[in-house]
Amino acid sequence: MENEKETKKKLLECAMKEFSEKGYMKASIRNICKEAGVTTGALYFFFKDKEDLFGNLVGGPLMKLEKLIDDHFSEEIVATQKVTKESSGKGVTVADLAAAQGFEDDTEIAKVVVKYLFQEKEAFDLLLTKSQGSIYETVVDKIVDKVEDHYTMMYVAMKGYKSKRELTKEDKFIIHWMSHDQIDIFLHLVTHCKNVKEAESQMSNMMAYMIGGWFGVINNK
Amino acid sequence: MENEKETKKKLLECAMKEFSEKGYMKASIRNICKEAGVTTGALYFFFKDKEDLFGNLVGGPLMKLEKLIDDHFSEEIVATQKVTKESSGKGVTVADLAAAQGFEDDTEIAKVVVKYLFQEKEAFDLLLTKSQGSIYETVVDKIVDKVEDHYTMMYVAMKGYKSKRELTKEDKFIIHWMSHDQIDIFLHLVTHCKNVKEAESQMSNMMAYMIGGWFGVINNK
Amino acid sequence: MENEKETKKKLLECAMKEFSEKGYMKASIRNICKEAGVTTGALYFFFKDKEDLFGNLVGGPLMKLEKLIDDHFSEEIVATQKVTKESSGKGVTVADLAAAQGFEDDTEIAKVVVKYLFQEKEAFDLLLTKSQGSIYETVVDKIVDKVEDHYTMMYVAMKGYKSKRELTKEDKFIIHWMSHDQIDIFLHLVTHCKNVKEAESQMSNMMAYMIGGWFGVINNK
Amino acid sequence: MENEKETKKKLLECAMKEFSEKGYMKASIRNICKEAGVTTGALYFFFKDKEDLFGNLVGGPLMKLEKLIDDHFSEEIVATQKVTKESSGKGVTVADLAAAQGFEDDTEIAKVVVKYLFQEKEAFDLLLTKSQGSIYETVVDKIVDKVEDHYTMMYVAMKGYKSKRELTKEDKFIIHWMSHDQIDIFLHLVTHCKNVKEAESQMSNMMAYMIGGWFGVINNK
DNA sequence: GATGAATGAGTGTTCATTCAT
DNA sequence: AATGAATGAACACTCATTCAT
Repeated sequence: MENEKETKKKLLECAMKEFSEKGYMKASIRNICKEAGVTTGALYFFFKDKEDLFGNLVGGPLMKLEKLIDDHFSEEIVATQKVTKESSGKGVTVADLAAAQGFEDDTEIAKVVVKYLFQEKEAFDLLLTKSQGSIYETVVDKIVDKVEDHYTMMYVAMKGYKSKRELTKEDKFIIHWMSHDQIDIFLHLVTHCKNVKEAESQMSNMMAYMIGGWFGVINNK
Repeated sequence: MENEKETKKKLLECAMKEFSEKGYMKASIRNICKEAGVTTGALYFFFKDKEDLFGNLVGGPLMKLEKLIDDHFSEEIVATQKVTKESSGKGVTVADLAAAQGFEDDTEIAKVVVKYLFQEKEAFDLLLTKSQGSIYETVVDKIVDKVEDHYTMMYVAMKGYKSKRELTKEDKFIIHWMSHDQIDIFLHLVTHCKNVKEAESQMSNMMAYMIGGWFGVINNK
Repeated sequence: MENEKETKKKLLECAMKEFSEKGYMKASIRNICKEAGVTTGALYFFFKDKEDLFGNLVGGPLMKLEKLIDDHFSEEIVATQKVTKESSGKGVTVADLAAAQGFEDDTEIAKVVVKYLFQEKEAFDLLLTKSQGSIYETVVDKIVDKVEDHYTMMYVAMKGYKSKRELTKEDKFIIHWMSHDQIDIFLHLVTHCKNVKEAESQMSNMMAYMIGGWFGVINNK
Repeated sequence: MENEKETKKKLLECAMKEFSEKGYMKASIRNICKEAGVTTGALYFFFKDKEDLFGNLVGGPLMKLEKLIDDHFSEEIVATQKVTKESSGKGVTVADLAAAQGFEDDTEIAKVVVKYLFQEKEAFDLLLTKSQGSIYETVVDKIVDKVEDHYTMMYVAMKGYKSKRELTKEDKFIIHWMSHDQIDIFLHLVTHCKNVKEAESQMSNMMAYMIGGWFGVINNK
């Protein structure tokens, strides 16, 4: 119980290697077992099937990440709503929000997220870039969806809309893009930086880019 | 040449359908042939192998796209360099560039690119989202690389650097990201819009986002 | 087209042997191919899957048999009904039926059935005794069901019932048994006789047994 | 001995369920153990192998049944032989036998057999309809063989033969069939009736059928 | 008594590709 | 230009069974 079983551990290591090199679909169960020095039967003692094996590598980290995001954004929603209420009547100006809290919090929490991504760097590499063919292949879209609700509220507030019903088709499209891009920033950091230190040193620019982008959109036309 | 061989045409149509539905790896040669109503042997008369078949669908459009990008950016490079020289000494301000030419051109040419992407929408859908497992799986990265040189010069100019040698690691990193993101904008438009008209109506915001992002980065710290 | 493809023929022969020796479930596709001197891929060119291979051996004969039975019993139904009408009022006596047509026809047609069973002896051996695990495993029950309707009418007539509604639970049970047993007679002949000649020489007793059984039941109590 | 080991009992229950649902071959040892909440190793402590497990379910009942049949028919043999001797010279008439003892005893003892079959209904269901692939798959034939000797003597007596040597090939064939059918009657009752009461209410017709069949055969030609 | 781990041989099936005709 | 046939290697997965602890 204390030290995870030798064989299972070996299997997981070799699976990580195989999935990383070849991606989910091209990865071969037989290869993983050969590398681990056991028969395929042994693998199937520990894991239900290929999907389960992959899930053992990425499932845990993913769940924790989702919790992190959920927590992050429920806090922020509260913050944004606070601003909205205080300055109601005149409409929230960009300056209000930025000065107040919005992106400052974002940057702070982004650091937490990136830190966690790097704690499980290998797993997230797998999950985000090698999961095609597995049940996780749409995981990025799902995370984007999670974020989108939050960003919709933020956008409504910044535009000075009174309700979500004022959103045009164009508004919705750009919100989706910006949500998507926010996630891509994380993905980019975790796949292009060696370690969390390096990632943190790039984050300032990344956030500046994103915030600049938001300003550009909000003030457009 | 005029009426492309019936069989080859049918085969290409069915291959397009199969690759689109299942992606390169999961697509089955046998299925394509069955759908086209010929034997696998027939397919191998026209195409060397699976890779070649895929290449016949996406290769042409890709080459033309690359040419488009090459032309676009070589022109722009000239333009940017012009600005740089004229205002040398004081450093180029963002206003200079924007007012002058940089992003105005960008927006103009982006429209051309997007228009072309939609002319061959199916092919680019395939190429950009269904090519995993084929030799084209890194095509996005390659296009990014193409764009990166151009953006590096632009960045150097905007930062007021005298040469590329002044670029820090952080500079290079954010340039890579912004290049990447520019391509992602195209990719996003082609995969999320039904037709070129819809794409064009979203482009204003997209470019505003990107330009805003650049401003944010250039003025950071 | 004229002479069935060598390989397919060989494959069918070897499949027949393997299925006969081991039954459907224990039969090994690989064994069949090895015996036939081809790779498993070759088999899957000719047959969709194991079930299809088995179906190619027993499906045709089965369909013809079902047709034979359908024809047989629709004729007989007419005959029985004729008798019923002629002697209506007094109730049909056993003698009437036997003297008239009922079992004489049965015996005659039984010969036709048995003759056909022997024409495809191997296939029916497979179908009736080696199909467990395949979709044909309940084939005997289905044939029994087919026969049962016919025998129900015959039974009603012989008992002098005015309608099927007079049948008791006990009646229904014994009708099912006698239907079942009729089929078992065929099955027994085809599995215990070397050839049709031998089977025919046993049929007289078999039919005598069955007819005697019917008399026993009808006159019971 | 009193309270059979909990685990073994559980294992036997689950095995009964699994074998009943899937038949011997498709039944999975792993499934049985999973259902019983133990590991496969535990099963192999109590049972040598799959065959042994199956044997533990059906072996006991089978032995008792065989004893029952042996006893039944050795008694009867004596009775039949008595009749033969008494009426020697004229040949035994069917009426003699029936009136005397033969089938009356049969019916009486058949009730005993059926009663026992129902006492161990589950086991006999398994044995008679789900044993394909196990060493018990030919158990019906073996029981038939047991019965056949007895019926041979009975047949000899009824035909008025002086010895078994007078039996023709046809005689032997129909004797085998009638022995087989007798067993099938039991099998049918145990697989088609819910309980012994229902079975007993059907037995009258079943025996009438069989006896009628015998008469038909004996008087044939 | 029972576990957890592992074996080794096997399953049916699919694949891209080849090639004589 | 295309067919029909065949290859050979690979696939994920399941099986009954064993055994040290």
